Amino acid sequence: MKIDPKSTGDLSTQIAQAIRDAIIGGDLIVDERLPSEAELADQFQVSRPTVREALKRLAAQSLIRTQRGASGGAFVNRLSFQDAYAQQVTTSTLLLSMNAVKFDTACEARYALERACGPLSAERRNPDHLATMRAEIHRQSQPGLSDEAFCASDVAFHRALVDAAENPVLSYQLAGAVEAMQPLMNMITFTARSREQIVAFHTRIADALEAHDSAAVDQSLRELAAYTISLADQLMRKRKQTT
Amino acid sequence: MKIDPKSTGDLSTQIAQAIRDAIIGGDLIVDERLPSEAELADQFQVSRPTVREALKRLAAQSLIRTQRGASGGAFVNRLSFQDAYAQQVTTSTLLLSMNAVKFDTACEARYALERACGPLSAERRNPDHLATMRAEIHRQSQPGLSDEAFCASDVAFHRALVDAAENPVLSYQLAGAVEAMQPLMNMITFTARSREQIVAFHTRIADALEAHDSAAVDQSLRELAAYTISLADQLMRKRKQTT
DNA sequence: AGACTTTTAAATGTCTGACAAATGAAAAGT
DNA sequence: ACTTTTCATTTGTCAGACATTTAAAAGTCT
Repeated sequence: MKIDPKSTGDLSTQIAQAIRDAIIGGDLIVDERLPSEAELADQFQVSRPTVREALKRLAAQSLIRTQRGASGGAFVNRLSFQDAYAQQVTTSTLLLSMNAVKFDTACEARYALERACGPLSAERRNPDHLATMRAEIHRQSQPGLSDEAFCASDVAFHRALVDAAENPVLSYQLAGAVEAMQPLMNMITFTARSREQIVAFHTRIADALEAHDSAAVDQSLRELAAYTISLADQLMRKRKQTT
Repeated sequence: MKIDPKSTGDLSTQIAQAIRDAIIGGDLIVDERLPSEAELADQFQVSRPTVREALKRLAAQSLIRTQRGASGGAFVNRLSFQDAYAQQVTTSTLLLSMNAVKFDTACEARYALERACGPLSAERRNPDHLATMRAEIHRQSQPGLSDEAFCASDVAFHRALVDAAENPVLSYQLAGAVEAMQPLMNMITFTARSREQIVAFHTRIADALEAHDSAAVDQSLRELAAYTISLADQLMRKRKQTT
């Protein structure tokens, strides 16, 4: 594990990269303890603060975890689906909020991805998934629900739909797409969206899943996507009239 | 921008989170300059190394960039699709390599996602996309190509297929799935995979895209997925016999 | 001998102070 | 007016120190 002397950038960047490469390359395995900060400083011929900056970079990516005390240190972290999921949601949210992505584009991407797991979900959904979806539908039907809670329930419903595909990789990939879209969705939720309409769509989807009817799931998702986009269009036109 | 005094964890973690929240919450906008390290240290009542560790955490997530010299400092970074893409590939690769994901699961996820953008790609593909795909097919047909180069070309082909959907959000989401799968794919590439077969599949896909034939694209991708999984099965059986 | 308490050593977390290097802007010189 | 020099600001890096946490070792009592 060595740093390239002619490499560019800060020392802490180079050291972080060297350790990252060692982890990805399998030279450091999960739960293995890294040398102590003092040893790393010796090894890389830098000071301890520099080593620490490198370690913090890795910690920010959940590649390592640190523990204080005797027999403590930095350990290679097993990246869990949950960690990866959280990172993806953060990244996707920032990406969408900072790059003025058109609503149509985001919406199209989201429903295209969601429809990708429709057939699998229709095949593999189990009673637990159905129960979760029914529960969320019931919650969405309650009149006293706040807009934020309705949105959260909406996300939970679609999450259950994705999870029903029983494919953790798919769930992970879609998590960011579905959850990062929530802020964008809010834009229209608080104005035009009809809760009855959404609940009706969700009920159709749940029914189709229960019946293992893949085509019906796909059709419902298509229509839900179309409905969502039409709402956004309406809003756009209304805004143009106002200004 | 303040840290919660009763919050848990390291100071650098808390400070990083406070700044992250400020960025996500819109209190710090893109390209805005953060206070200097000395000022942040004053503000949060910590030392400069602690502030620096927090900033390195954020830099690791591409949330900020730093510049030395007068009128330098840390600036809020516009998270580009490219940055997000790179992060996703890293995360996905680690996730798959550390969690013993079954090949079938990963493969299923990959092709389900890829098929999701098939109809869009069939509709919107332009001559550039087709040219890229034809070029990669041509490269894959050359006898002298190394296994690594064949794999890279394979990834480039599928990347072009995804990009043809002309939806950057979709491209970003799929990038991780396609590229992170490469190491897993290599597992079978170097043994059982028939290049002629793969090239034939790719040609069929490119032809279908050129003809705007969405159904044919989907069918080709289905068969390619089935072929890939069958190869993995073969390999598994062979391994069982050996041991 | 075994269970409990105390001590100790190792490691991370944090601080202070300092210097090096880069860089843009102001000041000086032509 | 233009070029060069100087300078202040800011990040990058270093050295050394102390605080805090933690597990293991040593000691002590029953």
